[in-house]
Amino acid sequence: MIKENINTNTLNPQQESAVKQTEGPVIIIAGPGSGKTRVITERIAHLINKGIEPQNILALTFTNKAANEMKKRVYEITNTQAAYSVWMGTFHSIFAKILRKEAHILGYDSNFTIYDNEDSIKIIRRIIKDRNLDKEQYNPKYVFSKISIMKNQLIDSQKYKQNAELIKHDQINKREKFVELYQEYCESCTQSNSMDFDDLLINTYHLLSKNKLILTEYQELFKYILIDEYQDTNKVQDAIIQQLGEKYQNICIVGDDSQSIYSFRGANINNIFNFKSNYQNVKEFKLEQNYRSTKNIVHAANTLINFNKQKIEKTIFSKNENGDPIQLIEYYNDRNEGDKTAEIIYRLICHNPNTNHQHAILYRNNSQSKVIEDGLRKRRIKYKIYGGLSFYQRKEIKDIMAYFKLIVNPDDNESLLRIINYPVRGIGSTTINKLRGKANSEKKSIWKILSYNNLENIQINSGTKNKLNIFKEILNELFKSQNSNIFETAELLIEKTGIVRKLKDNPTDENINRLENISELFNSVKLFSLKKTNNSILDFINEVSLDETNKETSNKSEVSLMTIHQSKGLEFPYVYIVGLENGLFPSQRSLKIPSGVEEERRLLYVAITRASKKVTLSYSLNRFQFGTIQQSEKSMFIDNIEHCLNKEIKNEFNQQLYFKKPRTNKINSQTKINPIGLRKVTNEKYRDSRNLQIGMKIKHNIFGKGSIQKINNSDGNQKITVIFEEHGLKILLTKFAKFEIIM
DNA sequence: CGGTAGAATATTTTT
DNA sequence: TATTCTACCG
Repeated sequence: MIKENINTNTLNPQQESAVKQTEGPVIIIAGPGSGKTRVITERIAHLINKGIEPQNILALTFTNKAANEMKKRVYEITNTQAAYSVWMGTFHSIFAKILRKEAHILGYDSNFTIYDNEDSIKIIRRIIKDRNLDKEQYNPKYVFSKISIMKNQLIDSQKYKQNAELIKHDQINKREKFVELYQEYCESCTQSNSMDFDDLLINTYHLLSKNKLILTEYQELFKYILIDEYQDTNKVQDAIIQQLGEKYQNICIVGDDSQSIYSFRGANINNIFNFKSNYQNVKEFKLEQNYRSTKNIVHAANTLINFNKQKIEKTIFSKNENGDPIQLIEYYNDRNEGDKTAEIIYRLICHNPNTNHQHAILYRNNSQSKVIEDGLRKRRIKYKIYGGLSFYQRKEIKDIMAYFKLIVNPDDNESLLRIINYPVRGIGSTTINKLRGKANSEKKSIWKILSYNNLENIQINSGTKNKLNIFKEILNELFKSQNSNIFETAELLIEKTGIVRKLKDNPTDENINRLENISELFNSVKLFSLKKTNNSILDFINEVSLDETNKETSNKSEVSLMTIHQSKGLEFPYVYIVGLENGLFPSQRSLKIPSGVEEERRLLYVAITRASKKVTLSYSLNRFQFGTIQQSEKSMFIDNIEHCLNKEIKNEFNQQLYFKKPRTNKINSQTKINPIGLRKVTNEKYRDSRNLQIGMKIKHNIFGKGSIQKINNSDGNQKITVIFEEHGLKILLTKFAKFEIIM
């Protein structure tokens, strides 16, 4: 991966005036490869050099990674440590910081938990299940994304109820309960003293709109505001910027409407279109020179994007050489496509060893990577896949993080439910539902029910109460240690819960992998604990919840594989865009949404403009998808740029590839089945009521006839050792085994 | 309560 | 195909 690289040391006239125009509202339309990052960092540096206090500057970015890189660059330009005092980060991380400080005003405790999407969907799934609603009409993922979109448009459940159009729409679609789910979900979050990602935005909005004093305080603090990637902001984000910038109007937005590709998560391209009419005396700057790509690439990109009706007029141009034309290749099927793409790269790498990193293969869907990987692996080409599950989204990591979250905020029901029976301690769904019911009816958190009520008014048998008490004791010990060093707390956690021990006891490949991940987590906890300041558990959770900085950039030379969304902001000499087929790119779903195709076209625009030297496009006539082979036709976008292309057809039927079974790179991921008699023992007391005696003859439903040799009641779970006539010696748990006494 | 088999389902993704 | 969820049985 090569970072944006500007050829000249001086700014061009447009760039320079964009940097120098520090006062008043400014819009910078920055085409691909136009030196956008440079302009932003120079601008911040310029403000600091002019004497503006760094802490009076707010700079919002799309990712934390971008923020960190920019901080470093500003530091390098200004050469003063003060550069790090600039408020630079994502909307979410900056606002979380503010909300922790002001939480009490909104009725939260400052130790509130931040829920990620997985948490949110789990909560919604539970609500839907409690209400016994039809899964067809109420798909948890769908409900969540709709709630998210509503929140981002500042439509809360009350406003939703009053909106006749929305209600009518739900009735037509038989989703009239949606608004209730919406409300219950929000209540559930507040009840848990938790915010989801959207809440971080809307709560900031409410904080500022309901409190004049606070609004003024932050308006005074953030005298200069700068926002990157404005085309991908949503309505709340736009509204907050208006609130904060109202007084001084020193708002500088940077973006490119042609690169708006996140509408599916609420981004509103109109924010950038309407900026000029929302403010007075807006100074507009267009960065139209592309320093990155060849003339041919820029021309193709321009040709393509001109098919979109909705856009800000601009002429992107390049002064670089013409370069190669855009290559288009037709393949017989997706396996051929993957294989031959790898072949093309292989040939180039043979000529120029260690240039893997100059190549990137971009696709629409993650699932497309598999066939490409096969082709690369076959030729032993080193590659790296971006995306997939991030470290902190792994189950075992989230489980441990749930303990941490609970230590800081015991009211966090979601985290409690996640680990109340992890590791398995015999607390099942019946008990959990009883606790949840009680918590709901008393409007208290589950932890409060567990700790204050002492389980007196709940119908739970004494065995289960014991188990709950064990759980309570573990947590209470962890609470006591919460002010000590986070690493010590982590060690205590492992010791008390036995998480690691249980994994070690059952060392399947999967569990070994989990143990490795846990030890990696412990490494970062250890490192974190060595920090001098801000090294509390809450700080750690904060960093993990909002920071995906764990995407290691290796210095090995590897071919990059990623979705186009992930390629945003990156640059590579050679870019291969695969799977240009209708229904895949543009996606099936986009065809049904108005303006959906325009967004897909912008997506291809982003993909093409990642390349500096050469773009290779390809499509397949047949594609293996969802377990079947489907015929496909070339993408409509290919027609858009017809005359920019150099076409090639490689669609011969390659039998060898066609019939080859796809390789899976998973090693024995199935969990091993425990042989009968070695089942894990729960600590609930159980004894067969039939008064078993040594020497009794029994008949088992599977093993047949046998006689009892030994009876063991020692750990509460009655076990019997039996010699069967046909099957030999077995140890059975009488709780589970099906048998009758015959003598 | 816990594990397993078999059914259901299937963009893009950062926070 | 691959993953995730549910229902069932010991």
